[in-house]
Amino acid sequence: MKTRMELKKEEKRKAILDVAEKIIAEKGPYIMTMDEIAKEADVATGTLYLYFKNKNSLCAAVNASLNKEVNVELKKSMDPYETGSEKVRAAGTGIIQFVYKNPQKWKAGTELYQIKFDDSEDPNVQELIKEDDIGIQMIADAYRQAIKEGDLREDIDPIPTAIFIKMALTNAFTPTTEQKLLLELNNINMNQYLSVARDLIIRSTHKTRPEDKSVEKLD
Amino acid sequence: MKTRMELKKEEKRKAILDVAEKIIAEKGPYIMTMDEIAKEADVATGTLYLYFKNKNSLCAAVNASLNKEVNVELKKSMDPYETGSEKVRAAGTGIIQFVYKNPQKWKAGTELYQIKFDDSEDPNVQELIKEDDIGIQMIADAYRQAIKEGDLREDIDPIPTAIFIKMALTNAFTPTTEQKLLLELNNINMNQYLSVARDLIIRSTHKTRPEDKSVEKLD
Amino acid sequence: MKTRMELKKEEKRKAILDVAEKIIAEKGPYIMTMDEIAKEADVATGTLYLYFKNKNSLCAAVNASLNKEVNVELKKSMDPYETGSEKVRAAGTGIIQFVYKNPQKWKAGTELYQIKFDDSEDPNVQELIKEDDIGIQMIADAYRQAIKEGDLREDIDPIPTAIFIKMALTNAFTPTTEQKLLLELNNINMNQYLSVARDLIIRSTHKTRPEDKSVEKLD
Amino acid sequence: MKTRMELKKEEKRKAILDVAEKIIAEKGPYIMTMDEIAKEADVATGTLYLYFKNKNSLCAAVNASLNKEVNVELKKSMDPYETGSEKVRAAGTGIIQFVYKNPQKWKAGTELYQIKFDDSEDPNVQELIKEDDIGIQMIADAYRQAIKEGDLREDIDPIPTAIFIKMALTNAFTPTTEQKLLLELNNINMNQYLSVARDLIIRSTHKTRPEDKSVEKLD
DNA sequence: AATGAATGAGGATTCATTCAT
DNA sequence: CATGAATGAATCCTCATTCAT
Repeated sequence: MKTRMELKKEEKRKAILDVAEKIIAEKGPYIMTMDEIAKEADVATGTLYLYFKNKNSLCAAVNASLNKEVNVELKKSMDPYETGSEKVRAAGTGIIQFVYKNPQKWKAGTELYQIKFDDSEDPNVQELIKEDDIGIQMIADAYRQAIKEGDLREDIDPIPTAIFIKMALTNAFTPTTEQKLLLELNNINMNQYLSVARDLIIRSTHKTRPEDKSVEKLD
Repeated sequence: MKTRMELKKEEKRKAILDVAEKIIAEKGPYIMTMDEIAKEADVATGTLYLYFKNKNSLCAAVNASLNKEVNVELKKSMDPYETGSEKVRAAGTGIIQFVYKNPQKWKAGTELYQIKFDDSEDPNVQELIKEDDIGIQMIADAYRQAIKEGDLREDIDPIPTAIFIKMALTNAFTPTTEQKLLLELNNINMNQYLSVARDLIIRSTHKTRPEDKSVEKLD
Repeated sequence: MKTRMELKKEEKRKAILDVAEKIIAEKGPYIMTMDEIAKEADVATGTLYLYFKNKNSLCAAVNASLNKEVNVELKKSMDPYETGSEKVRAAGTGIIQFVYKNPQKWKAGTELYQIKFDDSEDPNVQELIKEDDIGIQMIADAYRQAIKEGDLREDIDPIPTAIFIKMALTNAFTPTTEQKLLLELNNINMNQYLSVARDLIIRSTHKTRPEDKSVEKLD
Repeated sequence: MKTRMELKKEEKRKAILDVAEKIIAEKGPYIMTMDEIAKEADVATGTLYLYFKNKNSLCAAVNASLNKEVNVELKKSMDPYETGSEKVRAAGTGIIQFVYKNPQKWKAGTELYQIKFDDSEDPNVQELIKEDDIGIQMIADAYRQAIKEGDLREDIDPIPTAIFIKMALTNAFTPTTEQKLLLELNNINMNQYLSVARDLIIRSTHKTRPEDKSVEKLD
């Protein structure tokens, strides 16, 4: 059991991460400054360095935390189902729901794609990779099961498919400024675009055309 | 007709863009410095500002130029074909070929997603958007034709589909550090991943399962 | 007699000075750039350096030219009068009229007080001093005559008085931003201020109280 | 009560201002660089920006501080006197004394006239205006009292008169390079000039000719 | 553990001046 | 004479990180 002290530490760390996540979502990790985080988190600048060895590591921690939350949601969505096919669909739905419930978190997640996490000694980077892999494995497992159950094409390679699909979802749900301009230019609203994207992603792995009704309407 | 002077200016502008593109591909636009560009392009720092009003605009120009090159390749790939379905396939193949022939350019393109091009007065930003849209329209046109010819599902919305597909291709072909680590972790090599990605993208819009043979082998 | 060529040179020099004067009046000599002058004067940057050896010298030339114009006006105002006292008054009136007719020139003149003209080798600096002195001597002569004629206090030292009065006029007629704010803060309009200033300046040298009517109303 | 830390901060701020004031007096605010201030004040460049948001604001702070010091001296000079007329005279004497005791400060004050303090949000600019107004009000009050007591012409408008007189004093006591050259050219030494200037200023507002003895000899 | 003042290298941008054409 | 592209030193300001208290 953790001492009160340790709990407090944990809480402060969490508070810092929350603030950083918010700022990253707002303006991206490059523009975010350490002073800004400190001020909003109501701690001294130096304190940040008691919890994170540098800015890059802090960003890795934010990213890891986001991945963990997505994984929890993913698990919650998939667990109730039995068949692989259902689990696959539930995975997509789970992520979509996560995006809709936590747009800021999702935005932060994509903004963080800019950062190179190459310090493989850093525990936060390791944590990030670990969580990332957990999510991928959950999806890949569902694919494997679905293939075995004959509901998905046999030639699907579970891991790279999971990686690609997760990436596609991630990027579909937080379009870049450029993409937004293109959509505007062509008079397409965001929901229309997202609906198309979801559809395409689902189709890409399924054997038969999915019933559109099986995925709930976006807001 | 252009004077010798103007030609020379054009060349120098191109030289600067080439250097910038290379550096962006290597380390991303944020880490790239103006002094670095100047030194590698063998001009004075101030000279850069004769050709580009600021760093952001220079990046927009690099991006616009990349888009233009992709569009040229895209057109070259699609033009020989008659049917929409063939054109759609050719579009994918064209982009894939571009990526394989110009990995640096492709890398630069994805790194540039980090930058916010929000100065809509900037001619380079306008050019960027314009080229972006040209590419999207080419692909969307192919979709429209294929739908009319009955080779693609009728419920496909050409523009958002084109936007999504282009994004998916872009991101598939330049995986983030994180994605690379995940692939490594799971003993999957890059070509395997790319092949899967291409496959999924193609499937997402097609009515029937495409013959795998119809797409030439990667590298 | 000057050749056509020389005339043209003279004209171009004048054109450059006019542009510089305008810009100096608008934003001061420090903010004015050589490129700006060249562009507005419709010549190449390098051309400026055919006429003026550097920016400082160009500013000196503008200043000299302004002084010369003031001197012409001063002479025109004073010449018609016979007595020293009248000439003194006419000097003040002359300057005031110059200010009202050429606010831009006057503004430029005060902005130029910021610059240190310490290159005594520079012909334009020499010209500037010369013209400055001509003006001072005209006013000082009038003081001398007025004293001799018993209309001004005998203890007035003509040269320093002339210098001081000219400075006081100069500064009174182009208040600094700070002074303007103070006037605003105290609900005093500019004309009211200028009227007071003129009054004080006149009183400072006169034996008897001047009739206010003797100086024409400010617009 | 202020903590030790706050006191120290106050001192460092003062130290920076002192250095800046000295450099401004020596070469003017435009030529002064932030790095120069930092080096002479023995702090890092970045430290300057902990105390002042930018160079313009730092200059405003120097100016405000100078105004405050002048006001203190002004008050000390005027307070001992009872009548308005005496106070008016004391104001002039006070300023003159300030100039003689603090030539560097005075010089800095006039050099700062070059700068446009137009950021009215800046607290230092606000402070500057406030102090400026305090000084003007002190002098204007003395004028009002003197008029009421019948010692000054009734038609004197206190505020604009105070503004003009303060300006005239300021400029008289820090002649421009140009004025110095003119004085030299005419073999007039600085003290002679200043004495004349002071005399003229006093005369400009007084009903009767002032006894020359009433103002103490300069240095 | 916590603070927050201090650091200083580094980056974008400007602009007077030059010089090849 | 005229051009205007090119120069590059100089300047302001930022911000991740450190360290004395």
